[in-house]
Amino acid sequence: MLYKKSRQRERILKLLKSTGSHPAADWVYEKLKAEFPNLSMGTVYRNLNILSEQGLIKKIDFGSTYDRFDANIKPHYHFICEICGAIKDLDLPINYQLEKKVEQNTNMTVHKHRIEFYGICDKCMEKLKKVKD
Amino acid sequence: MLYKKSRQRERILKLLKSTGSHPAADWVYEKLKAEFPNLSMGTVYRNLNILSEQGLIKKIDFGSTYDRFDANIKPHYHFICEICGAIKDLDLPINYQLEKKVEQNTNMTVHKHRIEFYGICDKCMEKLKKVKD
DNA sequence: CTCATATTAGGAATTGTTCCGAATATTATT
DNA sequence: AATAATATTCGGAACAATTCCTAATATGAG
Repeated sequence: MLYKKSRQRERILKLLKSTGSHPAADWVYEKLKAEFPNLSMGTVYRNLNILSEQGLIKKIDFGSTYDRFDANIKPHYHFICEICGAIKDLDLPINYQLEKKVEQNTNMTVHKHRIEFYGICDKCMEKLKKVKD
Repeated sequence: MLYKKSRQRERILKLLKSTGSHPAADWVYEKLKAEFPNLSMGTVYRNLNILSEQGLIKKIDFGSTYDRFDANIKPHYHFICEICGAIKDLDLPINYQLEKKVEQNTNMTVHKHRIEFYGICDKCMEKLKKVKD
């Protein structure tokens, strides 16, 4: 898809660059409503996604849109397959040193952390190899 | 709140323990519909949240329900305040070693990873201290 | 200037989740 | 075993974030 420029998209990008607050779509909408009285949420969402696709901004997308539940309640990290969406538990040791590092570098108190690795799982990799043949 | 036991909740827990697939509510509903013909999604959600509150399962909650957008496109980790919800960029170095470790321990190909630290930000900590006085 | 097409506003539709109310199940007490 | 108190259930309505649809408008290339 070829993108033409649009005033709305340019303003959204500029606005995002001016803040470090990781806003949601709705904040962007509120901020620009005065400037574009007819602005619609559809426009905001579409442009945020386009900017993100262009690599000009990052969407902190929480992966899937629905909550996932896990009966494994001991702390562990996750691997998420970018193709099939499977979530696997990893048994890497939990690195509590990281939390200390953050506390040393900032004024924050850290209670916990989570790590997710993204990539391609073994099954999907197999399938990809077969396709190439 | 005092919990009474319920057949539905017990089955949901047992089902979750039997799988490592981190299912969503909807999968649980499908699996148990045959056994409880009148099962409703409300029941599934309520019980998943109760079990999670009881610490019997974990909800992989993606924090907030809406997407957040960030114009800082160079790789970085996040700190999320559990009280005010603020998201702050950290400037810890990115630890690519972690990705290698996962690849060594599994059959997965890793493309990227993300880390989020949860805790209390400096501003909220100040407020808490004032309340104690 | 013209044409092809990307973008817009506005609202409807979708999706994941929660909420509500009346009926039922569970538990403690008699 | 009967009673009372209250947690739980179903079913559907409500909700909130996001996407989709359509006709009108803006943009850019030739």
